[in-house]
Amino acid sequence: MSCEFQLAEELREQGFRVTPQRAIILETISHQGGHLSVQQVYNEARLRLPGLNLATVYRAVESLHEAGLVDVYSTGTEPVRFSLRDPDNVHGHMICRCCGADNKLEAPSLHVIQDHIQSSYGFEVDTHHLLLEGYCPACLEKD
Amino acid sequence: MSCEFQLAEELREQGFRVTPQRAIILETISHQGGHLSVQQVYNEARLRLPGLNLATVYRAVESLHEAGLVDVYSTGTEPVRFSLRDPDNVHGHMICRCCGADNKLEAPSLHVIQDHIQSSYGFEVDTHHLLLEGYCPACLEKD
DNA sequence: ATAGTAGTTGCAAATACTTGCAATAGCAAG
DNA sequence: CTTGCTATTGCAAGTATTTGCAACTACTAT
Repeated sequence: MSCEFQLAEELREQGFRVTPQRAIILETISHQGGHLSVQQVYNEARLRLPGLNLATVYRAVESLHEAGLVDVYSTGTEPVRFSLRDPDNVHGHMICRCCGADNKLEAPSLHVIQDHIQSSYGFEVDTHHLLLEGYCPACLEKD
Repeated sequence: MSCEFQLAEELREQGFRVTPQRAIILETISHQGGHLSVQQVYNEARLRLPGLNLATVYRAVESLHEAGLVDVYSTGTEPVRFSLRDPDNVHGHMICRCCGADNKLEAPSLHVIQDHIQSSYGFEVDTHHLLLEGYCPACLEKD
């Protein structure tokens, strides 16, 4: 049973249909690794499925995101990027508004935030998509 | 000395030029209040400055944001919205991924997060633009 | 007051993304 | 295996936002 098969099964269990488009998009994201843009996935996946439409990639990514298979993140200034969700490497991002640096936010910190918000408001923060903006140590020093 | 004059002065002190476009856009945001879209500001401001271009509104909002006069927030699914920064009402947003509800995140919680991140990473979270995504109590109950 | 130098603007074109709709095709039930 | 319901797709058009560039103008320093 391949890794892709498991992913497809997971998708089906979440109530989504497993179409060739979604399967190939999922495999592409899985094989490429890292944070991909819609265009990158589109270019790559279209080699194997020539009729593939860009709108389909956008919708597929949204579905995969809803199914919890893919993490999406957007800094607001750049095109949206996303990656296969890796349960062993949950992390957030701290983006410096000054230099644009993207620092990794480790899981323990995510849980501090999640726990605090949970106990204060009963709201469950999704730790798979946390993005904080502000100023990195280097830029703070430069002032 | 009017309120708008002070805002313009603040803009200049931040190293930005005070152009008629920026002044009118700032006044418009200030008078309208609430969370405005680029289109709303464009429509309103153009009444007073007919040649105004939409791209200029986008760039002006970005400048006003950099100058710390305007807060911007974007849920990723809707067009960007923004408002005049109000130092007496600093707050964040908790967006429910299920029902879309936008719950207010109070200042004390913002500081808990800011302090934690500051002491762990030396990164200074900008509390004026915090947006958390997750699931609200009502949707958690529905499961 | 005047001139010089960037920062800004308007325009038009490019990019990024979304949506409506008819045709297609997964999947569940028989 | 066949049928039917409905989610999903491709297409085309629409909306949202960004960018390059030449003309313009707010501010700085004379």
